[in-house]
Amino acid sequence: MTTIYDVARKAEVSASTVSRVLNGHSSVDPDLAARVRQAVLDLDYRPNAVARSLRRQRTSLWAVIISDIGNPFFTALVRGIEDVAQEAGFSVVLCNGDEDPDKESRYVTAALAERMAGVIISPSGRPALINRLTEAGMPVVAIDRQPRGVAVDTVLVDNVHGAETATAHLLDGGYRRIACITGPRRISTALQRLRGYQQALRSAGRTATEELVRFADFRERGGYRSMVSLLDAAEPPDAVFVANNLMTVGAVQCLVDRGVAVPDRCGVVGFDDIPWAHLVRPSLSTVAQPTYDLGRAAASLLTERIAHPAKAPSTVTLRTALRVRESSIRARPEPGDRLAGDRGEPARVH
Amino acid sequence: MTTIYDVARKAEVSASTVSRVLNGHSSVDPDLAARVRQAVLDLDYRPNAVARSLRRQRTSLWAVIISDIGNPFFTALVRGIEDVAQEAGFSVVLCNGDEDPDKESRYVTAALAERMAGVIISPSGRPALINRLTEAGMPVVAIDRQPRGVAVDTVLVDNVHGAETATAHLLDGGYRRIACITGPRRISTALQRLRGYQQALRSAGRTATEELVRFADFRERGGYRSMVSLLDAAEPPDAVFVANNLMTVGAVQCLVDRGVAVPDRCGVVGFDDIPWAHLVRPSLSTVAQPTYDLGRAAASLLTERIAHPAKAPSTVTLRTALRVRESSIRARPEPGDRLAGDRGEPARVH
DNA sequence: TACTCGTGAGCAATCGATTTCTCCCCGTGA
DNA sequence: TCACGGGGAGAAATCGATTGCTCACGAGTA
Repeated sequence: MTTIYDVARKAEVSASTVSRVLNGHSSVDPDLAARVRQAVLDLDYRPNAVARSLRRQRTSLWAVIISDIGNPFFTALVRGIEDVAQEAGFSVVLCNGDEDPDKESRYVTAALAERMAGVIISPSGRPALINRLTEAGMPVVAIDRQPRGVAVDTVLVDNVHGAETATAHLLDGGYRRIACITGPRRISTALQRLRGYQQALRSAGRTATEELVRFADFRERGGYRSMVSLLDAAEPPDAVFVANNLMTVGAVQCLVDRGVAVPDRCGVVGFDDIPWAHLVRPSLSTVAQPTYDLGRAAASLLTERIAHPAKAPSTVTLRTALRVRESSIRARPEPGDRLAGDRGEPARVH
Repeated sequence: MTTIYDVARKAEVSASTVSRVLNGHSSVDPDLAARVRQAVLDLDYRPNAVARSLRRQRTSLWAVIISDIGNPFFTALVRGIEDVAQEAGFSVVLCNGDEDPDKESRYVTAALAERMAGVIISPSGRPALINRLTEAGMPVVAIDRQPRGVAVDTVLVDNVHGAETATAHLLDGGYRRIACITGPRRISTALQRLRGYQQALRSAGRTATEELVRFADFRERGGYRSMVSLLDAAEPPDAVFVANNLMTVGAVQCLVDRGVAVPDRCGVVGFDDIPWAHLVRPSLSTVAQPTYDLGRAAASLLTERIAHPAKAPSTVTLRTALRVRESSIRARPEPGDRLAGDRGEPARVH
């Protein structure tokens, strides 16, 4: 590996001069600069980022610790993050926390040990992790999930409102016994989406009963099992609001396996779009999130935080959009099910 | 940030001793060692990985540069890689090349500059990139795609055989005018899958005509456009073999939009499974790849390469499996289309 | 002419951990 | 008793880039 000293020798200058030419922090005689640049080309010299980081006490890498690399929602975020990072001169490395606090913790440790420039994380629960980062002075942005008890820049969507809209849409469609499959209690999005569901029921003058709520793991399998348990209950639901994309896939698979017709015998609305939602039959109604913009927003907050470490943390909340497709629109609503006051007007497909 | 000197001061020993206690390369008096360990705990000391890397001239990070983070195939690989890496004491950072040679090149540069321990890459074309890595002495494993003109450890699937099987299956099902949508010419998998398709046609005594072949971009949009172009041709195909998962989604979407019934008017087999293939209607027949094992194999090769840099490079090839679902099985084969000798026996679903 | 100031270049310190070198001490064998 | 060997600890060199400090030189000013 060629070092800055090799370049200095070849250009017949000192290493300091080479450094100054490459970083442009100070003016250098044009002749010397030209010689240095030529030597850099001749030797194909590339500065050792490790040595540079040690001396500068900072790196140009961001760690993005996402909860589940198998979930398209998180991979979509990354695009937005990358685009902003690149403009700001940072490289993004992705770490797969895998909804596993231990794995997540290992990557936090690595980000600290490698003295990365900043961390964007969708925390899978433990506030202690975020604290470890902030206490070490690491610039941090939380994305998708609100860390409890820690003041830190955060990018979220309006989960309560999104869930409320989805549930209200099912109510509008004439569904009467609407269940909710949500995520682990320790994760803010799971609770907020549950809350939105409950609020919609209450606004419609209905009680939100616990029998119709399931807490699962935000994975396909959890959605499947919860749906099994709902169908096996004494009074099965006639619709279900599922609080994330992978669980929606699991729930729908269960309905298919059990021969329960969607949307006629059971309506479905999911949270988070899935790719190819349009190819699935029946196509899935979902609460779509502005994933790319979420990523961009988080990256912008991080650049701000790095530039101004003492600034007060802020929270950015973006809006969701209900995408009505086939899974929540009954071809022939069952009239006996209707209550007075229900209009049952068809939701617009957009 | 606490350093090794803080620990040394607190434990009243030299920094060398602290280092020896933490790394265990040399024996240390048990009393001193205990004092050091206590000081490490008290101060919550974590070694600076940057300084360590500089001194040791190696890091414990692997860069995994994948072609498209939006493609579930690549994210599935990562799981396998991570599991092996962790056992071997490495952390994996993921870089999204995004099928963009410039982006890919930037990440290669970063991996070199950061002196990472090794690189696993699915190269999107330019052999020069791989050369830059190997010439710098960086341990490299290519995954999924065969780099041209470079001797490097490689993990592949039997693309030719997989494509041949898929095409033969369509022929068996009575399809007669089978098209192929493949990827960019610069990518080995695109060419190999095309070759498999052509071989199957020839084995069946048919000629592989160029009119029925399209080269696209391995993305959904490319699949859609190619399908449009095939349907608009003078003699449209009655089946199509699509050489990757995202393009299959695009092609099927096009067929849906055009009202072409799958599988009756057009059979479809894709390469690469997609998640939720079972939920898509009609469900998609695919050539499935052992993604997790591909990842594990690549990671194993990389650990070997790091341990023995001079070893001759090897290539591991894993087998694909045809998963027959609905999109390639005609309910009522059109009898007029049949040729003598066709048995048309139903393929087994597994 | 003498002094000041600014520019530009090199020397050397620095970042924090690892590792080689050196030295001391103690035990053992001649 | 003395020489030798080995274990263990600290001092110092090292990794490669950056940067504060110093110095030389030339231009400008009194």
